[in-house]
Amino acid sequence: MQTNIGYLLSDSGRLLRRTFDERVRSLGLTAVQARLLLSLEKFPDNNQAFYAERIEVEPITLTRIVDRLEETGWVERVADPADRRARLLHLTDKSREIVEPLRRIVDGLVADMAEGLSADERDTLAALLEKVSANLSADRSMKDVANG
Amino acid sequence: MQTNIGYLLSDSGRLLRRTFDERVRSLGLTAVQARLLLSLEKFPDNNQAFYAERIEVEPITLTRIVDRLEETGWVERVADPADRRARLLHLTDKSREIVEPLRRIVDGLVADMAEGLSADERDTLAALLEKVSANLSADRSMKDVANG
DNA sequence: TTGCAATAATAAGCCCTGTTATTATATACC
DNA sequence: GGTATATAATAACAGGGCTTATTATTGCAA
Repeated sequence: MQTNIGYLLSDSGRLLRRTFDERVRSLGLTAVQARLLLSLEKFPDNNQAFYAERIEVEPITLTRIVDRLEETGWVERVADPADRRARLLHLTDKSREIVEPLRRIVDGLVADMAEGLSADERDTLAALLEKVSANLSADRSMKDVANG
Repeated sequence: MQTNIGYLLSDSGRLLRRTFDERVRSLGLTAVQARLLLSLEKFPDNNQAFYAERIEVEPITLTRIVDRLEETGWVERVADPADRRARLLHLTDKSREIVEPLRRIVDGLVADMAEGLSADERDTLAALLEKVSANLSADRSMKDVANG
């Protein structure tokens, strides 16, 4: 087959990410910044390590994302009264206003990508992707065991 | 639904890319470097603009990828006799040896990700992903029209 | 033939990401 | 109480990506 399943998944995933990136850019955000803000709204008042885990980046990466968001007033770091090592993250008034438009972008994107697919087809796609994810995750955790 | 189709596609795509990256790293290559070498072998003797298009990065990005690959002797730039602006890219003896292992990695990865899926399920997944890709591509080209 | 738009490659500047290492603090165990 | 281990955040360094702008060169068109 010309376009195999691996390239297809890789390409459609990239296409989705790129489209998301373009759309949130209209709000002045990058993709990962948008993901962090959504996560901040859904699970408020946690430390940076928590959000790094949520949005699946390394802690150091999150540090720099937060650096930039703090500079431009989208989030604030607050000392954790219970752990002097940690900083809790908070939305600001500025960013609280943007969460709603952000969610509309997410919903719109999912609607657009799945246009023309029946409910059954969506379910099938979801199930197959879950299976693929499980296969790939299994590989990775096997490797973790081998290394540690 | 908890895990919607957008997150699933995004996650499985990222997982696939990350796994690919880890496996080719065993050959001393990054993911995008590996993709370029495979492309170089399949469509030899073209200029940088051509390969940028093939692996879907901007020309400036390809420039720097080639910078690093040239430094470590994986590719070489050759002046194009027909166009003094352009440089053609060539595999080297060193990189020609690695194309075969690289292809085995690609095949192995696709096999692993699709493990446990029947032939029918693979076809279904491919068809649905093609549909999703088409939807997303349509959105992007619409935007291009609007902007240009 | 001149003059201008398109093309090939690259530079500068920014953001995202990871690996490895460091500092400060917390916690668990002896 | 004191030591060892783990955790939170960050720094340094490197690869990769994009947007915008610049320099050569090409090719078409007046």
